[in-house]
Amino acid sequence: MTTIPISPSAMGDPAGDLSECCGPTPGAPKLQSESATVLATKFKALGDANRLMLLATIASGESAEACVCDLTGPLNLGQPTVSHHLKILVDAGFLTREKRGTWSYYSVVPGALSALCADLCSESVLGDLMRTPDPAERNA
Amino acid sequence: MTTIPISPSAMGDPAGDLSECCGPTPGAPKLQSESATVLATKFKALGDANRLMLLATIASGESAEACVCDLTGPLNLGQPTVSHHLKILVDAGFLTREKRGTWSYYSVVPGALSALCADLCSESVLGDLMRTPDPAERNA
DNA sequence: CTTCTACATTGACATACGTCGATGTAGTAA
DNA sequence: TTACTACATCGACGTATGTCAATGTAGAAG
Repeated sequence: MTTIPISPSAMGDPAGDLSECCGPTPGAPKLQSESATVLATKFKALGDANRLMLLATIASGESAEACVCDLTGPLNLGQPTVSHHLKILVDAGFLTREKRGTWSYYSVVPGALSALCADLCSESVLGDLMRTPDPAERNA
Repeated sequence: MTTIPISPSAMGDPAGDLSECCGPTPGAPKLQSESATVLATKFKALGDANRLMLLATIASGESAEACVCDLTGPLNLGQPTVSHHLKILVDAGFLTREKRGTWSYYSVVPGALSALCADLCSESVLGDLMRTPDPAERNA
């Protein structure tokens, strides 16, 4: 690796007066990269229109469960593709799989999405993004 | 295109007794693909650890704004990469850009994330996934 | 046993994504 | 003007992602 980060606070600026760009100097990111990776994985699982429709379709059932053959038709996707997306949603914690006989029934994990929102609210500084229901509050 | 969807309800099953797989028959997905695409775009913008840390870093400033040179150092990313991620976050509606002099100051859009969660709650059937105690008292 | 069904997994492909170096574009300062 | 700074954009590269045809696996029915 020959990547040398720019490191603005370590550049020997010839004149100390014009380097006023960085004022408060946030420094190291408050959100640890480990937590960010976990969060990003969940968001990435939701970052596909077909997966969102899979979630919606499964949740639309009265028992909030569906097998694969229920999902290939409405989404107009092949069976391997649906299985792939379902696996991603299961790995992300949004769905659970239960085999009954020959069929695999997928059901939604009740608090998964709200927990994700709660994580977004509580994850250190990102919580500041969540308050202020209307954009007319923070004058400070 | 030679893709022929399996169409479970249209398969001529030789015996009508073992095709009990599809019970409630969710049918067409309740979440329209248009809304799903918009939602997926926003989730996709959040589906990267570096972009989440960019959001957190910007929000950590007392004025909730930062210029690019503030962000290349802490995230250990090149300046073009940071600009690219910031553009994605701006396009998704999570950040705004304001040019003051030579610098571009990025600030968070106050209600963007909570609006995304609200969309998740209200988007047709996906709201059933959210009915857990905490974060929103969304009355009808 | 064999055969069928429902689903998972594999392999392959095209596309999208993340990253960086190089270059372009404003703005500031002399 | 020239020179420098902060940032955006372009081009390229490697990798990840979405999709499907083909194949594998496990249960049910005969």
